[in-house]
Amino acid sequence: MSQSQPRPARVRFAPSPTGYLHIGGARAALYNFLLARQTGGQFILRIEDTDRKRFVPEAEADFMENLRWLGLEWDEGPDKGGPYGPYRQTERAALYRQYAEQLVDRGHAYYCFCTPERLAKLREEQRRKKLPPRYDGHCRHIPLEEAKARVAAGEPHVVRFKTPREGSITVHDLIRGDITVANKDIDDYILLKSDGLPTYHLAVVVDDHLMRITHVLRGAEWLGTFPLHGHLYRAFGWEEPVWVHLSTFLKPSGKGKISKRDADIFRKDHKSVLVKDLREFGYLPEAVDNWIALMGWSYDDRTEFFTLEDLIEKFSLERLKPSPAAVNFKKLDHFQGLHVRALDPRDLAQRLVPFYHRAGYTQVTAADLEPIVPLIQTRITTLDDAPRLTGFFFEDEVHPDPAELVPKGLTPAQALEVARRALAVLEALPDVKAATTEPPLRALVDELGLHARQVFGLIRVAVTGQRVSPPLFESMEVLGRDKVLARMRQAVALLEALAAQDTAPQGD
RNA sequence: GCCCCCAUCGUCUAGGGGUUAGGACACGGGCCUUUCAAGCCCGCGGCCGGGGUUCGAAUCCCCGUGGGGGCACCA
Repeated sequence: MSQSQPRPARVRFAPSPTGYLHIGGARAALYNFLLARQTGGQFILRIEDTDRKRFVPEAEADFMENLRWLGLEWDEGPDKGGPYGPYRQTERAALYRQYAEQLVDRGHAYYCFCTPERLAKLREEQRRKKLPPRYDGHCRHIPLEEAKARVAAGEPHVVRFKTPREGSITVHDLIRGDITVANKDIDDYILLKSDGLPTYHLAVVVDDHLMRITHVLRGAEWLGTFPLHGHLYRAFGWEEPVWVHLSTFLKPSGKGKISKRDADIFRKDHKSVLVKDLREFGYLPEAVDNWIALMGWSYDDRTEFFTLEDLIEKFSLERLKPSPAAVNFKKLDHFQGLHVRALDPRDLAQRLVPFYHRAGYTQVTAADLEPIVPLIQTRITTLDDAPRLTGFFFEDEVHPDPAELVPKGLTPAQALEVARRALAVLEALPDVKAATTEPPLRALVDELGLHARQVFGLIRVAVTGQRVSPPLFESMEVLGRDKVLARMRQAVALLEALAAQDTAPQGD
């Protein structure tokens, strides 16, 4: 055990159900999860669904499904409950109103009756005057009794934070240090919307406090309102968690953030920033975890391969980096390769099954794939490469391009002769085990005075229908004698036709 | 327009007052080789700019510049 005994961390991933889990969210979830597991604490899933306009019904299920796929199981959440529930903010609505009123009563917040129209006009004016858009405090000084009466009378209203007009506030981010902002630059943010639901600012502070969150690891997009959150904690008199703002992800060029447009372009290229896509494209969760873990965090100056277990052991907040990181899909492919090769072949065979089914090989089982896996484990990147590379094993027949049966430097007639000789060698053998077929076929190469690549290349195309395939002798062994011989005979026939056509008198 | 954050090879990063500035991906070359991979070896390539502090700055400070985020009854 390590000599320092960190206190158990209670951390959370708190997505808004307005879209699908993307790598930015997944990374935040991963780091939170790692901290919880490393310290023996709890990892909480909380759904921040207070924006009813942008609500996407299937989003919550997507988060849960893909978080689990990544191996990031939570201890408390909407589906499994816990001592600090409920874990969906819309189910906690009454709570926020109560805390908002508490702030009003203590003079830290006020009711505001301004209409959206008035606010729009105000902002327009400020934009014209090149002033920062900010609430003008119109309702800030309405006597509390009067305001309460209007609220009681049912007048539409919101609750705003009464940001101090003077002075400044200093908040602390673990990896950035102190951040000081003048209060005049902080707006009177809305805490409670007219629909009675809280904004992020109120909800996050109330929930993190009530749920005893010890560390907040969230995206850097919250840096701007971080000072407001500091004010809220102080107004409530609550102890703040440790704050860490995670660096943002940039597009692969490093120039600019990833737009919706960029995301669509990635998908055309079999890449994506959505976890569900990566899963569908045949990436391993191990590879995705490894990849995102290293965008904004490092262990040392050389170690890059990590399993989730490794990460739980080695993760540390101190080694988080504050600077933005460009996503690099080539690096994802690299990690994918490392993890594919690290997999137990039988495990890989099982994971491959759904990809064969999807490719149309619906009868394929893990047992069928076990002899094939060793032939392709170093040759595939994403899992859906496998059926493309090895579909010929499961086809009744293959359809080689006759031209590809002719090795470089040979005429069709010469190729035909090679095919006949190779077929004769194979027919004379008792089986097509690699150890059986390789020596006599190599002998044939010598006898014919050709290069191995010429003869084996011809057989490869004949037997697999492809110019690129797994190693020839092992492939023939898996294919079996009947299919090997049938396909060789087919190749001979194809070459006979080609040779005949080749030697036929040419029209002028 | 205002506020905040960030800055080492193309990209992810290590390091950090005196180093041949280290690793990885990508890229180029070689080895291996029945194709394609994998593996191994070699190479290319970097401290954003300007001031200051200092015997000495890539490292500390300031100012620029560049990039990012925010300035909603969205999160």
